[in-house]
Amino acid sequence: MVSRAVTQLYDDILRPSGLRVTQFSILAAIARMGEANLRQLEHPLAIDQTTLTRSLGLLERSGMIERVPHPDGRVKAMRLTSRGTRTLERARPLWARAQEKILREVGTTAWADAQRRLARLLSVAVERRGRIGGGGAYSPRARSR
Amino acid sequence: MVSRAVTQLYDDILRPSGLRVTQFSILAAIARMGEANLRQLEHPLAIDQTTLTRSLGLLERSGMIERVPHPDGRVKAMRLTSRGTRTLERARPLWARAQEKILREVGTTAWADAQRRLARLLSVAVERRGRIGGGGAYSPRARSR
DNA sequence: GTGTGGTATATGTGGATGCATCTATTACCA
DNA sequence: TGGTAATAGATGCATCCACATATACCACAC
Repeated sequence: MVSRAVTQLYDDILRPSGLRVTQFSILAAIARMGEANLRQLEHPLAIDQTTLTRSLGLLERSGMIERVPHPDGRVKAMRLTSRGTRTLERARPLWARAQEKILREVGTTAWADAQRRLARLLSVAVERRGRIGGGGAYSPRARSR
Repeated sequence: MVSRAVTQLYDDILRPSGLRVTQFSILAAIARMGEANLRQLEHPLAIDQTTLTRSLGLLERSGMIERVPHPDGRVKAMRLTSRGTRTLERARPLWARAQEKILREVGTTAWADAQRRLARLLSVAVERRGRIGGGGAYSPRARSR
């Protein structure tokens, strides 16, 4: 419930920029890294690779990012276009406003604290899955092939 | 990012029950209320009415809930079937396990605190939109009709 | 009875999400 | 050098999500 509400608050405030919060975070991550491929984005953003494939496709079609040639033919490295950079910079203050709104409501220290702890939780959660071959009783998958 | 991770943790743990966390929360809400229609679920769950329409349709098709006759022909009142009740009860301990995992990681008081504050944020966020006719500089919509 | 406005829900559209699985390409080793 | 394993992405599918808008139904005035 909270996750829906918070996501929506971000999307709502970002609307004038034309970006969804997901797209914003992808653009920001690529900008930070200079250029990036799917694998590099998957963990820091905690977005599934298959979702990234489509989101990057979307951003590419809308001219925000472009492909960078890469020696390894499998790798799809992307970087911002000038249009993407402009859009991102226009969106940053909006994002900051949403952030500020949440901080005001939740309290700065509580937020920082929660963020730190949740980051840890996230790493636990991600490890639980991942290629480590799932543990324990459930682990539904087994890859026939 | 956190929202994706937490949602997924819940979904992951709930998987054996066949319910997504959204479906679980809808079933639990209906169970709590005895029976409910879309409007009654929209605010407490912070799920958009259009999403609820389809989610309820899904739960209905899978035999978890059933329609209750209602004098007002517009109202789609729903209640749990016995199958829905069984499924929900089987899912509860799983949900509790996810909850406990998060609590352990985030800390009980911090969690309660965050929850209370985020609930307030949520009400603020919802009011901002809602039929109140949006305030402030943006308010992109205007409903032509 | 009929029009009118309001309320409850449904539908069209487009993106976001993740699982299972597939394809393409590279790496590695006999 | 040939074959196989490993890796990077892409695709099919089902759900979730919300905005804009349409439809169904009700109540009330006339």
